[in-house]
Amino acid sequence: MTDDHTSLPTPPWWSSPESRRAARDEERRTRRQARAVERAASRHPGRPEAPPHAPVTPENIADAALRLIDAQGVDGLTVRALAHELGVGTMTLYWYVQNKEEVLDLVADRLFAGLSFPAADQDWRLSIREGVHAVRAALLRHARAVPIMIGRGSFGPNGLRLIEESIAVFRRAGFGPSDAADAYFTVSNFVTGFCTFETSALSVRNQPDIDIKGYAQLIKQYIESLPAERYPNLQAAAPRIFGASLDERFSFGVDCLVAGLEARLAEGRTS
Amino acid sequence: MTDDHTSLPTPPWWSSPESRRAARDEERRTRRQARAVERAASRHPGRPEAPPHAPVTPENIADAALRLIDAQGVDGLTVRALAHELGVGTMTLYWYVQNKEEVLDLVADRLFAGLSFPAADQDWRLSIREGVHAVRAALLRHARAVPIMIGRGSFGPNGLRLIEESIAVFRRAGFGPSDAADAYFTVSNFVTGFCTFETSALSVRNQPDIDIKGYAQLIKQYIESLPAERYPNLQAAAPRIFGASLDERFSFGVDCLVAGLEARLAEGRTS
DNA sequence: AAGTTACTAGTACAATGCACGAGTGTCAAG
DNA sequence: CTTGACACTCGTGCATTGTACTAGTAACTT
Repeated sequence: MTDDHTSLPTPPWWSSPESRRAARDEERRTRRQARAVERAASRHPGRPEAPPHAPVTPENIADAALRLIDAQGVDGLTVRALAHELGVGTMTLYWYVQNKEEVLDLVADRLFAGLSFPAADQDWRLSIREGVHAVRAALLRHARAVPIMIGRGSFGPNGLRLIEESIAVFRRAGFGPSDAADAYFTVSNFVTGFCTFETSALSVRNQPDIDIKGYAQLIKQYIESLPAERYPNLQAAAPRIFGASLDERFSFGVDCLVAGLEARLAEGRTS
Repeated sequence: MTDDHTSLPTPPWWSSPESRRAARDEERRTRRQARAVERAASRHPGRPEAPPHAPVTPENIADAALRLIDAQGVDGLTVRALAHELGVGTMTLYWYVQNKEEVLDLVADRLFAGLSFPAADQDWRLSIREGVHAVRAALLRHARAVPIMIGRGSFGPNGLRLIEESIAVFRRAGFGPSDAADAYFTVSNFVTGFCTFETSALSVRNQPDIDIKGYAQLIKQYIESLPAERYPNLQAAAPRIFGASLDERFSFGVDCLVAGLEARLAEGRTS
């Protein structure tokens, strides 16, 4: 696994200006991350120092956090609970992480672990379609964690790799550097927007006993209870909006975007 | 103003199953909202009962909340601060609102107050373009409140009106009921996704001293500090992604979507 | 006169993020 | 062998949060 956190520089937004401990602790953290990984690797027995818990690596922190979120929702991710899940004391966590914000950043990036855009020599439209469907599947796998990733963005190793690869696909398709960037962003924004709505039942409205379809059903009933003379078009579209499969609607949007990009490519103006 | 909350039914997700007070309080609230508005209208002097504060209507609550959010970010919106801003005691607020969640719902809908999709007899592509640009402008006006609206959705009077009108535009353009619904959703998801990213500097990362461009600059520097051999395409695209105007990139996405929808319309398959 | 309604607000409580500082054991230098 | 720096752990405590509970007051109805 080459995509680890230790080989990346620290994002500038991690150091908040009001904490002067940040700089000092910063040095510690970068070193300890390397140590933690190395210690996990060289786990030779005979060392009596080995604590009973797994090493507290960024990946393990994110995975533990995701376990809590999947089970109890975003509110279930407290510092205390996370430390307990990792098998360490509450404040121990603050040795590995500057604050809770950093935990959320780790989670946001961890969502995209293992994903990659197929940059093979196939049709770029197929690559994009496959890629975004995989991204959506990954997000739905941890539906309740989606709002954490949204807005925050994932600029960790996994997120960056995904951006890199998708831009590569667009470049290979014939888009110029600028248009490739814009194309990536347009697709990305659509996907995040779609998945945000799609998972809002489980994430924002924190209702564990309801699934995505159940929430859509709830909205549909609400729409149908509205005064018909005021929202005629909305009511006519209600069965489609909140009744039909979300997969179909996602495909509609993706196809629409790809078609639009294709038209732009055909026009030849690929700055 | 016909688009008030009192003339709409109560969304089903407002009544959480574990609170049995909900049903009883529900009756109260619907009535008191009407009363509050009416009292605000018939403010004839001589009534000694008039308290020194403005009436606590849903609109005033949302506006006060938005004032706090604009000034101090999402974290600044506490129940205590909101009550103080409205000039009432802390717990008084709970007479007008079931819980903080409901305040957030009010805020989410209030963002779209005054907006409307021009359903005139002009080109539908122009209507859509104008509409989404207006929506984006409205969201940027309260950039730090955007994540509240995201995911939660706004199914209050303002949000519903916007959905209704935009679907109407698509229907008039020739889309069938199903495709019109899908078209609305695709566009909507893109816009929310875009604005989410765009405002993340001010909302998620809570940095009041930095504006949107400053945050993009920050990310750009971070990207450029990455190992070049690992992210060649990303670095080549960095000046465009995080340097250029966001207005241009928004237009790119909108144009792309409109082109894709147009292609679908031209094909004639408008179920 | 008495009760109901509409509304206000103080107190109290559990849960939260996290600052602080006092502890561990390990290892290198003196 | 001693000493002290270092890497790491964690219990206690505090300020802040949402909100349940309770006790009110003034106007209106009966």
